[in-house]
Amino acid sequence: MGEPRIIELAPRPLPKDLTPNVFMAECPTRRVLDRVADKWAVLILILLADGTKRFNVLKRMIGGVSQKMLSQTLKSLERDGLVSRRVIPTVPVTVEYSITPLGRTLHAAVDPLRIWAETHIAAVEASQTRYDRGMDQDG
Amino acid sequence: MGEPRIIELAPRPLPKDLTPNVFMAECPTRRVLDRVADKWAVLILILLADGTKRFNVLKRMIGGVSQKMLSQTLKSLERDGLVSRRVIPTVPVTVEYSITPLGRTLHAAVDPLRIWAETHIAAVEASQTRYDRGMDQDG
DNA sequence: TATGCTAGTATCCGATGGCGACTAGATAGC
DNA sequence: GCTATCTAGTCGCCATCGGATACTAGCATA
Repeated sequence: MGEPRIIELAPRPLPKDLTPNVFMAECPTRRVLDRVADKWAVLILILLADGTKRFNVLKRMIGGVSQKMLSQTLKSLERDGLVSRRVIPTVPVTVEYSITPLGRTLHAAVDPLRIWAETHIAAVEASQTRYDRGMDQDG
Repeated sequence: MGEPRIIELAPRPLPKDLTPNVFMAECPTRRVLDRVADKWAVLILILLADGTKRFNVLKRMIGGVSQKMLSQTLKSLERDGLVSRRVIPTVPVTVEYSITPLGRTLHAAVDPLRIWAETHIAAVEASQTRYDRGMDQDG
């Protein structure tokens, strides 16, 4: 095996106003898509868009989420500026999570997904049944 | 440990027109959301919405996708009725993937996500920098 | 004969996610 | 006083998931 030759395909530097492109593995928008394309993040965002909520309230509202994933997801949503966290010094201490204005713009983009899932579920399930039948018998 | 008593909480059968609810762990829409909230599925859907493409073309267009994930994701998208697969008996055999009408409705719901990622990337990165600085020093 | 093309599958291994136990500080009950 | 409980998490263990690499099959080319 000879050493693979790295061939420079871009003779000129990239244009200054280079548009973000999710299809490039290294593009920052890919990381954003990664974050957005996350079940728990989507559900949290939808719930918080409806109003500020405490940790355990979210936990109870989101069926099947683990504490680890909830706290992890909230932390990265906060880091991304989509959710804000407010500690209230009661006893025991309570923590309130709210959606930020930026988060609200994302919610607007994400909510159609929930709508889609809820409206097209029947079509998807029908297709799955058809597909699985075709696997056993001859298609 | 006494046997846990299962208490029937629904004395009457659930209403017929029970609305799907993504927040219930067992709701079929949750599985759909799970599928949709997938980086690769989103990218494939966006590419196929622009026109039919072969396996290796998709592979080349989607930076960083492995063959395993590409074939796996295409298979489940096909099962869900979102993309269709056509084998063309050339030599070597080629396989064409196209978006279905159902897939096109999902694409309409998913594309805003890409738009959002591409327009708000700067705000997200700024927030991340702010957050990470706040972790080192005192917030 | 060896290599490349096509569209995958098989296998190994590190990363990710889920589960349950555990933390802290104050309060309620025995 | 001692234990249980509430809050919002963290920690460790383990199963599954995702990625990298190697391999398949049939034909064309060097």
